Formats: sequence, structure tokens, C-alpha cells
Amino acid sequence: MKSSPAAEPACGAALDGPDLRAVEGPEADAELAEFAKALGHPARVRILRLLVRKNACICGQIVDELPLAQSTVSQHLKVLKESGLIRGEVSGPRTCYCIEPRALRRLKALIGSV
Amino acid sequence: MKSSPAAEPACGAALDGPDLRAVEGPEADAELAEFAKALGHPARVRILRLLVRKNACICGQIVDELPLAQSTVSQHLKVLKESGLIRGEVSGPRTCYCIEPRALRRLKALIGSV
DNA sequence: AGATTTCATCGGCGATCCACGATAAATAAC
DNA sequence: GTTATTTATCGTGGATCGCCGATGAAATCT
Repeated sequence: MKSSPAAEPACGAALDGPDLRAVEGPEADAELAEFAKALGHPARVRILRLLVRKNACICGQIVDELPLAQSTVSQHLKVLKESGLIRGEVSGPRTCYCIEPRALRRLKALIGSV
Repeated sequence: MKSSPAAEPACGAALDGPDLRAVEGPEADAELAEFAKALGHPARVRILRLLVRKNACICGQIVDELPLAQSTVSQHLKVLKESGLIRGEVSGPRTCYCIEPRALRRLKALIGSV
């Protein structure tokens, strides 16, 4: 499989160099708290995992996977988007969501630092 | 330094083998969400870092480090304790808090799995 | 144009969070 | 026994969350 870094182009993940920001200090604490709050609900953890596995996902598919109303799922998606962990791209009447690999790596670095 | 696994006995961290629980699935999602919610506030991130650095800490010392009322800090400590990430041990009129390494490792494993 | 599909947003309800001061409980010190 | 110290808990107010149905906005289909 060569485990290619990105099987598909997904939505439009930005190209990325190494992360320069500090991993501790008040800034980093607030950043980590922000990420953590976004992950502080099982549905959002689930969504994030879905997006990691499938690389990209139409909103409707996500709604189908969760036992929640469409509006509720949309709210959760908004929270994740505002945290920077995912990105949403409108394409026609649909919206395609995908993870933001840079943010996810940043989260892991922050967690790794505590 | 030999980098001993535990420089001090700290509060009373339980001895621990490898973690057997699954790292994904509904169970794990709820577990991760629980941890994340506990870390979803800068003050709690700060407290966790304090405890990691100092290995153990009296409540009063933590209060001194934060720009919050004593009662508020006590609430945050309670949240962290209920999440399992830290442990508190009463010793005389004081309470000594320390991290629960097993839970912290578990959190890192869960984050690493997404 | 009109109808349909897809998603975001609004409004509302109950629950939870965050902050604080005040008070209680437990131990230590005198 | 009294007083001080240290921490937990209570009560409260304002903010935010989580959920839903209903509505709105935008593109597609017929």
C-alpha cells in the first residue's frame, strides 16, 4: 500500500511545513483547551474519526452515521470547524467536510507535551 | 539520572500494566470525549501541567498559581479528579494532588488513535 | 419557472458550566 | 477548648451547551 500520505486530495488541505508555535505557556494552554472543548462530546469524536477514515465526507453521510437530527449534526460540524480541526467546502448544494491535518497534528503535539 | 519512572512516590499512583481497552469504538469515543471535556478549560490545562512538572502539589500552591478564587480552583480540581486524570489525597488539613499517569497515558493513546 | 434536494441558521427549552462569596468541615496550633 | 488554617461545598447569576423542529438559502432537476 505504500501508505501514501494522502490517498485523495480531499477537500483542500493546505500544504504545511513544521509547526513553529510553542507547545506550552498560556498561549498553548488556551489552544489546547480550545481543541479539547471541541472534542468534548462523543458525537464530535465520532465525526472526527469518520473524517479521518474516509478522508472526506458529505454532510449527509455524516448525518446518516449519527443518531441525531440533521440540525444537531450541523451544529457539531460547526463547532469542529470553528476549532480548526476540520474544514468544510461547499460544492453545489452539498458541503464536503474533511480533516485539517495540520490542526490534528498540532493537537497531538500539544497533548504530547503535557 | 537513570530517568527513574517515578522520582517521588507522589500521592499514591497505582502500579500499572499495559492498557487492554480498545482505542476506538463507541466506548473509546465516550472515554476520549470525557477526557477532552475535562481539558476543555485553560485553567485545567494549566493545573495538569503544574502537576506533571511538580509531580505533586498542595491545593494552596495551585491556587497561588492561578488568577482565580480558591473555590473556583477547587471546582476545577474536582472536574479533573472526576475525569480520572488526577488524584487527590487528604493529608491533615491539606489535600495533595498528583497526576494519574495511567489515565494520562490512556488519553494520549486515545488521541493518538484518531 | 417551479419543485426538490441539501445544508445552515433560528428560536426555544432544559441542562450544564464558570465564576464568585459565604459557609461548613476537618485538622493543627496555642 | 479556642483559634487559625486549609479545603470542600453551597447557593447564585450569567453564559454556554445540546437537542430539536421549523425555516431559510442556494444549487439542481424537470
